Order: sequence, then structure tokens, then C-alpha cells
Amino acid sequence: MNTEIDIEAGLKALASDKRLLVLALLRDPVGNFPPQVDGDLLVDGVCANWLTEKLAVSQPTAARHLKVLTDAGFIIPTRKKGWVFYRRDEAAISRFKTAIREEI
Amino acid sequence: MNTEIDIEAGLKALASDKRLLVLALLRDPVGNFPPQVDGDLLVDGVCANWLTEKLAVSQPTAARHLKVLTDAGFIIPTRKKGWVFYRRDEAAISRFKTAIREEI
DNA sequence: TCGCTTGAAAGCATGATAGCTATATAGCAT
DNA sequence: ATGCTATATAGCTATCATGCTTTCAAGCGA
Repeated sequence: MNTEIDIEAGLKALASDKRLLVLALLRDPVGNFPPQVDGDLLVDGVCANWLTEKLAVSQPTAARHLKVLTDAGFIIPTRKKGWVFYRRDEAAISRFKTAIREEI
Repeated sequence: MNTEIDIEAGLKALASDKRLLVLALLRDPVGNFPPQVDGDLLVDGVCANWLTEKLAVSQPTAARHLKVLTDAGFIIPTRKKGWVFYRRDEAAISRFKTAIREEI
């Protein structure tokens, strides 16, 4: 089934402490991060740099985790002035939860 | 958080096409498997042998997948007359879904 | 008891994942 | 144009996951 494949991909993307942490941090950008100059915390999301810091891994490693979440559709990148900001895709996350609820 | 760890473990256990297939098959034992002699399909669950066949992998590989799901608490093994029967732990699965809904 | 069958364990090969450092690219600012 | 900063990519290593075959342990039945 098609949906099964999506569920499996989503599960694989989520099955990581680092990536779960990213999603948790992005639930409350204002509470978890300082104000930003070039991108709005709520509208654009959180700067990749700060996420990297919180993940406590190197920049390339963090970038790969963010790419996995982006490819899975759980977060949305916004480029602005040389930075990339990430925010949750709440609609996609909701769809995934519904799929989980119905198919597992 | 403690719950985060549980969620991560559950996600890792589910993030596999074979294991998703096991859970899917066990949703409808009567529809997916022939009648059994030594264990009731609904009460005890489905014989490991038949699950192995459906997974299309070797016996040890299937056994390991079943162990992962068992360790994660998603299925319950019942030994009877030399066979092991597996059924879903619906309560545990529900708890997991709730955790996902609330924490991701 | 003996043999058969089921399931578990051990050992090995392969591929994926996650971490790193080093380097390339891209965009902004001077 | 040049240089600086942020991100992406490449390449390497270590670990983990998944598959296999072979072997062992346990239990049932003749």
C-alpha cells in the first residue's frame, strides 16, 4: 500500500533522539530560543545554527538531521539572508498522526 | 524526559516494513490465517511459523523481528505445546498512539 | 528412549546510519 | 572584487540493523 510506505518513511525519520529533539524544540520557538533579527521565530522558524547548538553535534551532522526531517515533510525550511530557518509543518505532522492512529 | 525515551524506542521498533507487516497481519488473524489446532487465533494469537512464512524471511530473522516487537511491548507471546503464538497488545499500542499524539 | 519439529542462539556478511573533519558553494557586506 | 559567514557536500570511521546458514535446546509423540 502507498500509505504504508509513507508511514514507514515517517517512522524512520522520527526514530532518532536528535530529530525528536528538533521537533520538540520547534514546538515552542519563542520559549526555547532568543529573538532573531533576520527571521521571525514564529513565521520563519528557528535558525539552523541555534538548532545545531542545542543538538550538541557538529554543523554537518545537524544539517543532515534537518534534511531528513525536511525530506520526510515534518519541517519547512525558509532561506533568508544567508540563513535557513526551520519550522514545523503542523499539517503534515497531523496527517502523519492520523495515519498512525488508523493504520497501526 | 522518560516518555521521550519510550517514544523513541517505540518508533525504532515500528520503523521497519517487516514489523509493520506483522502488526497489520495481527489486526485480523482470522482473515489472514487458517484455523489453528493448538492455539486459538484470537485468544492466543498467530503461530510464529505462519508469520515467518508471510514475512518471507528465514526463521531466525522472523524470530528477531518478533522479539523486537515483543520487547517494545507491542505484541504478546504465548507458549503452548511447543509453539509460540503472538497477538497484538492493543492497550500498549493505544498508549503509544496517545503518546505520539501528545508529544510530537 | 528416540526422533522430529519449533524456536533460540551464535557467527558472519552486508548495508544503512550517525558521527567526525575538511572542503566547496552561496550569498551578503564591505 | 574580496572576504566573511552559513550551509551543503564529500569522504572516512564506527556502530547498528538485517539478512543468511548452522547449530543448540526443548518439548512432544510414537
